[in-house]
Amino acid sequence: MLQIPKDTLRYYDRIGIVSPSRRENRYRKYSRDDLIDLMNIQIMQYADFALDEIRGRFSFHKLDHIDPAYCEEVASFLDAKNAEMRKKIAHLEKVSQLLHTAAATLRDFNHESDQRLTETVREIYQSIRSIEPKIFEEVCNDRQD
Amino acid sequence: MLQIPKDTLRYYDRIGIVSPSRRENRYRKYSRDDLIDLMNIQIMQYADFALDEIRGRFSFHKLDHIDPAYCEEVASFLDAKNAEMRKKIAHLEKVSQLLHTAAATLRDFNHESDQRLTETVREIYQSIRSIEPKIFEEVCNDRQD
DNA sequence: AATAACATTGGAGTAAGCTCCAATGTCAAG
DNA sequence: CTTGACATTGGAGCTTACTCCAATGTTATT
Repeated sequence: MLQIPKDTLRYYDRIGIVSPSRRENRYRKYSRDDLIDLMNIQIMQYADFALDEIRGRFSFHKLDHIDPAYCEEVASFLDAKNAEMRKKIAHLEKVSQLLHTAAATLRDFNHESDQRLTETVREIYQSIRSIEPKIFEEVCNDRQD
Repeated sequence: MLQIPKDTLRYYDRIGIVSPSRRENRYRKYSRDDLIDLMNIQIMQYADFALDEIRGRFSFHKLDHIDPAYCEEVASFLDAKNAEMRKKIAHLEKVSQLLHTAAATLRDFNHESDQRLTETVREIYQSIRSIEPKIFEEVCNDRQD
């Protein structure tokens, strides 16, 4: 139904991420709530969440009668994850820019486009890892070694 | 210098991604160009490129005297990757929205916020995998099984 | 009752990207 | 010339998220 392979569903059951109930014959029976969990998992995976992070935290339907403390805990986790995602999105924007500039440079090489490329790379690199600009200069200028 | 572990550098050499020259004693000697390659690799990895995709394609410094056909090929590859990235960024934007809505819902549960959450999930899910809306309705409404 | 087409399980294998280890080589300092 | 701190290599091991397999159980159909 959700186009998730059987083996993957069994795997999820094994590692305790989605554990459907069983019929008398021990066949797995997926409830509506299980399906919703699986959809949430697909979404979270697309957003680069590890299964381990997802485990147990996205079964919202289980939060009918709620422990507010636990809710706040999960909410904080979501906030943290969101901050992380905003950061990642900003980086990917820059990388997208880089790909654009790089393609343009490849198609029409000249000093200007090359300059722009170098500048974009420098920017991205410094934002990925807060590196001392010194090192970048070194790498870009040292001809020896 | 770039904070890449030794073993990782050796691994890259092994799989032919960055192959530094050697001194007479067979010790690896990383040139400025090698460092630039490594920086490009770090950037591309952050953008979810596989090492296999990166291999050979980002050694721009080797493109001094250029085969225009090869340039165009690489440029097309970059364009394709960029299109893919734009798509991914759009998705991540939606997921970020979802996280925000989910956190809000957890903190202050009411019909309105729950409604918004369901709507956001539906949107994302349908854009991740072009699924027939029918299935979503089924999952959301069927109370049995 | 026999067969096909499903399900179950434990356990092994895969791919990517490292990460670690043991055996050995190189080299500078004491 | 020995010691220690590096380097080299091949090869094994790790993690994540599956993916496949063989042996066996269940169910529906002929």
